[in-house]
Order: sequence, then structure tokens, then C-alpha cells
Amino acid sequence: MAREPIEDSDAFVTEVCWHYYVNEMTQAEIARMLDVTRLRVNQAIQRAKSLGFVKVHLESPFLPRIEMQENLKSALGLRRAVVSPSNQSSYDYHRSVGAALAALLTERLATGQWKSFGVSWGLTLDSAIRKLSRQSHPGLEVVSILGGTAKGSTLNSFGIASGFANVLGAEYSVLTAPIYLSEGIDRAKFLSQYALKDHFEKFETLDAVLLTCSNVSEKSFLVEHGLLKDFTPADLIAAGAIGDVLGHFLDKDGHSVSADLDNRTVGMPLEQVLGVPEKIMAAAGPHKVEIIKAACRRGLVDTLVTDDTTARLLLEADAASPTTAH
Amino acid sequence: MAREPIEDSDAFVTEVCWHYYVNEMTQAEIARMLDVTRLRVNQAIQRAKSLGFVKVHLESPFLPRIEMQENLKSALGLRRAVVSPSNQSSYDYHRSVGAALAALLTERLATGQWKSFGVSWGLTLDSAIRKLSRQSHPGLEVVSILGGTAKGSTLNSFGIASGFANVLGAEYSVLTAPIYLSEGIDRAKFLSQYALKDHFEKFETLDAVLLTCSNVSEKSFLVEHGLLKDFTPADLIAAGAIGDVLGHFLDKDGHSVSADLDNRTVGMPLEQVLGVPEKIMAAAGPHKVEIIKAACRRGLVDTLVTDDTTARLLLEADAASPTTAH
DNA sequence: ACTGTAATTTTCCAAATGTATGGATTGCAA
DNA sequence: TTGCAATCCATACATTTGGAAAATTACAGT
Repeated sequence: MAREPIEDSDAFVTEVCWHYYVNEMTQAEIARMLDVTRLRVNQAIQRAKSLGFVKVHLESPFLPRIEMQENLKSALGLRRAVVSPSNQSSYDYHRSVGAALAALLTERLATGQWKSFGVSWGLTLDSAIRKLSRQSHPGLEVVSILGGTAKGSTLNSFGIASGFANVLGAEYSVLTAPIYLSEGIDRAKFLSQYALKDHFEKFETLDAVLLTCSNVSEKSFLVEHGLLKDFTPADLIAAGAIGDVLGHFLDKDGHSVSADLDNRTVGMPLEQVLGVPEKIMAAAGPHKVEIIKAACRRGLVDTLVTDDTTARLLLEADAASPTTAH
Repeated sequence: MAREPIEDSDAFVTEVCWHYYVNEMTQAEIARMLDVTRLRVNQAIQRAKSLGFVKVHLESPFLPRIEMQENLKSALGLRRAVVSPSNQSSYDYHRSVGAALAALLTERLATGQWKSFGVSWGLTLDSAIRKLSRQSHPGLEVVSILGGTAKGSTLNSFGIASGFANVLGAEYSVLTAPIYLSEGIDRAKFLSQYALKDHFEKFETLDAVLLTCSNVSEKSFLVEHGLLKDFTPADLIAAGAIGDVLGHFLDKDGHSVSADLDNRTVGMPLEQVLGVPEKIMAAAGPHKVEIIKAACRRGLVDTLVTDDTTARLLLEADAASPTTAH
């Protein structure tokens, strides 16, 4: 080795960003003032952006899609729908929906008097965390409502709950268990463990849950990393599954296709979800259209956060199949 | 007249900003997608910025100046000091300090349990309002602690209090009176008016006040627009005045130079300010160094929000004059 | 002192952004 | 219809930004 990389301290990065965003200086000016190269300033700003140091935040983000939101509400029987504009050309589901969820969550935390809310996990929630501004909610508890997988630590059960809690200035409680129990483990016995029992009791008093969903495919994170050997995507599809919510694979009407798998799933039961006062689902992408509709039909969702691409598909599909209304 | 300017609706502006800031599309891409000219997109973004639609917000803005903050605290006997980096080349006092005050206020509102706080007026507070994100504090009341002037409506007493209340989601109460009473008006009688009496009583229970200050010069807003004919800047300077806090002109030690003028000032008395739990002064600029020091010496300040240019001058001046310590 | 390595700076270039200008277009009035 | 006035558009151009080479520097081991 030859030379240590000089680490741009957080203080330096913050100062650069302050000059850039607040004082609206150009990068070259800042470089001259602080006597560093422009490159360094440029990198500092980019690092700050990627680290989430700098949060941009639109004051009234949902004006443009109001009409679509209204249509979604009536089509899917929702209490509230949030549709964010997406970038059709380089389509990234998570970014836009994450930001919209962050804005919604901030609003709900400010006005609704939540004492605790449940979170599952996935890229969408991870993205929301990175869009949230730091807040302080001392009495609030973030409760993980789904077991985790071995891989993918940050967007796993643990990382998501603690991530929310950290940025919101809240407490958190994680579900220290795998999402699916291996064969041979007695579910009742496993769940009766001291720590788990306490945790499961918290599900009863949640003021809200943040749900996600996914379709059934090899690319799905859950299928790839979490699913048990005994269940293949093909099996599930054959049984009518079109996607999953909280690890439960559902058919078109939102009913579980495998009581067997349900029995091994460690997390909040869907029946219990139905009783939560605010059921917020954040999901987007053409491949999620069907499972979103299924989840709505089952009554698992009262607030849907999605993007306009997905919303359009949801409305089209809905208009095409008149059976939906029931 | 020939043609109406097509007004870019808020919805359009918001959508453009969402694509630009959240989806990180280029202006050209957005223009193509929405089928407008790039110029229009560019203008929409600029308008959004100037309207305060888009708020940028750094997560840990005060790391860089910690040392200076500590020095200020001990030099001026403060409980807390916030020093924001300023743009020395095109120096604008208000922008940077306004943003710093906005960040501090957001933090205090989240953690401190304020029921009401008082505000004076001026460009610095106006700038802070425009940096604040929309919040919701239903139980909070913003109380104007200083009468107004006829001119300069937005940064006047009324505009500042309602501006804070609006963005913070709070109530407000304004002081519907001129800052200085004309000669011949009986102060006691005037202040005993029904509406004013109620308002003055609110001063007793304020959890905090946001103060500003100014020096004595023809350029000072207060001197230019609010001051009575009977008092000229020259008179005040001759009497030892170096600036004003809440319309009271003070000397080096923070004592009023004109009991006569004090008697005509409509606002919170300085004696009463001393008893407020949090006394936050936001002020910057070389011309304010002396009055800031005077206000601190009088004990009118326990939290100072300023920029690094001013902080440096405050510390230099302080080191030069050993009398300060007392 | 020499050399190899790794990081930084310099330099350069392409893309994106901000701004100005002449000409086309539109709405209105005579 | 014509002329006027104001606006919008296409274009061009200067600045700023992002990123990627080539050149330089600092360090460690020989």
C-alpha cells in the first residue's frame, strides 16, 4: 500500500452542502473558498446525496395525480390513495413510491396519534427510510411484523424496523425469527418462546401497518432468498398464487393458496391485519398489479401508495374485468 | 392587451419538481415527457424554488462550526450557539441564518414542549419562514410581541406571525398596533384597550421568543420606516445607542438610551423578555456585532443564531476588549 | 536513492443547466 | 382584415456540472 485515502469528514461534506444548497454557491466557488479542488466538492455533494445527508422535499407533492387517486379509491374500495409521478423511461419502482410513502408517513405521524405501527420489509420500505427526514417521536414504537431472511441484511426485518425507528426518533421491536420455519419445528412451541410471545402481543394494539407485496417469480427477493426448498414458485403458481403479502401467497381473491405454508410463516396473520386501523400498502410496478388488486379485495389495504404507471394499469385492468367490483 | 400568460399551474410545477428531484430526471427528459419546452420546465423549477415549494434540508447542518459555537457560548455567556456557514463573496445575512433558525426551531418544536412562542419581525425571520417545512402543531400559538409599521407588509408584525403559524400548522395572535405611539396618545389608556390587554397577557406565559436586532443607521428598516419624527438616528447615537432590540434602542451595556421612546414603544418590555425560558436571537452581519454583544450582556439572549462571518467578529471584538467578561 | 503502488490533482470533455434574442404566434381592437 | 401588443417558441450561447482520462504526488519497501 502507498497512501491512505483522505476521508472527507462529515463536517466537510456538511459544510460543502450548506454552501451549495443554502447559500446557492457554485461548486467552483466553494472549492475556491475552502481551497480544495472542484472535484472534491463535487464528490462531497454526491456523497451527501447518496448518504441521505441532504433531503429534498416538496411541499405539496400530490396535486398532479388527484384524479387518478380518486379513481383508484372508488375502483379498489380504498380510504386513501397516493399516486406519485414516476419516471417511465428509466423505471425504478422504489424511488418514487418510497418518497411518496415517506411524505405520507410524515403527515400521518404528525396528525394521527399513533403509539405504534408495524412494518414488513423490502426495497420499497428501505427507500422510504432514506427519504424520511429525521424526526422525534419519543413515545412511538416501530414493530416488525414479519420474520427475516438470512441474506440482504439492510432491507431485512431487523434493518427496516431499526431504520425507521432511528430516523423517526422512536423505539423499535424486531421479530427475531426466520420468515419461514423449517419442517419439523413445532410452530406453537416455537412461537411460545418468551421473547416472541411478548412481541406477538404487540400486534394486537398496532395503530397502523406498512405493507408491501410481491409477485411470484424467480426474481422476487422473497422467492429467491427466503422460500423453503419444499415450495417452488411453480408449485405456488399451480395452486393459483399470484403473489405474496407478509409471506402468505394469495390467489386472485386474496385467499391463501397453501395453509401448509401459512402454518410455517412467522409474522402477523392476515386475519389480524384486517383489524388494524390503518393498513397502508406501498407497492408499484407492472408485475405487482394483480397482487395489489388481490390484497385490496381481501381488505388488507385501506391506503395504497403507488406510482402513476401502476395506477394506470390498476385502473385499466379493473375496467376490463367487471368481476372486480364485487 | 394581447395574450394571457399561460399560468403554469401548481400541479404542473409540482409534477415537474417531483420528476426532477425525486426521480432525478433531467430537465430535457421531463420536457419531452410532458411535451413542453425545456425552458418551461426550467422556469417551473425555478419558480418552485422561489415559491418555497421545494425545501432542501441538511440532516446534520451544524457539525462544521462546533468549535466556534463553543467559543461563542463561553464568550457571551450563552446556553446555546448556532453558527451557520456563510457565503463571504456575495454576502447575504439573512439566507444562511434564516435556514439555521428554521432548523433550530424545527428541532425545538419537536423536543421542547412549547405551548406558545413570541416573534418580532424583520427579514431574518421572514427568511426562516421560507426555509421551514410544513408542520403540524395544533396546540401551538405564535404570538407577535412587537407592534408593526405601515409599510413592508410581509415582513411586518402581522405577516411574520401568520407566516410562522401557517407553515407550522399553529394558531397565532397579532399585536394590532403601531410599534411606536404618536405623541399625545396616552400609553396606559391605549394599552388598556380590550383586544390589546388580552394579547399582552399572553406575554407572561411564552415558552420562547424569537428576537432580532439591528444597528442604528439610515439603512435600518426600523429607522427608515418606523421611527417617529421626533427621534433621529443622530439623536439616538448621541445618546449612546448602538442598535435596537424590539424597538428599544440600547447602549453598549444593553441599557435603554431613551426612557421617553421606550414609553411609546408598543411591544413586550425587555424586562419581561428576561423571564422567558428560551430567548433565541437570530442576527448576522458585521454591522450587528455590537448590538448583539449588548443584547447578550443585558441577558436578553440565551441562544444565538448567527453565521460564521459574524461569529468571527464577535469573538475578535470580544478578545480585544477584556471588559466584556463582566 | 530508486522503484512500484496507490491516491490525488490536473486537465479535459460531454452533458446539463441558465439565460438571452429574434421570429412566429396568438388574442384583441379598430 | 389588418395592425398592435404581448407571449411563446426555437435557437444559440455561456456557465455549471458530472465524469473520465492522464499526470503528478506521496508513501513504503528494497
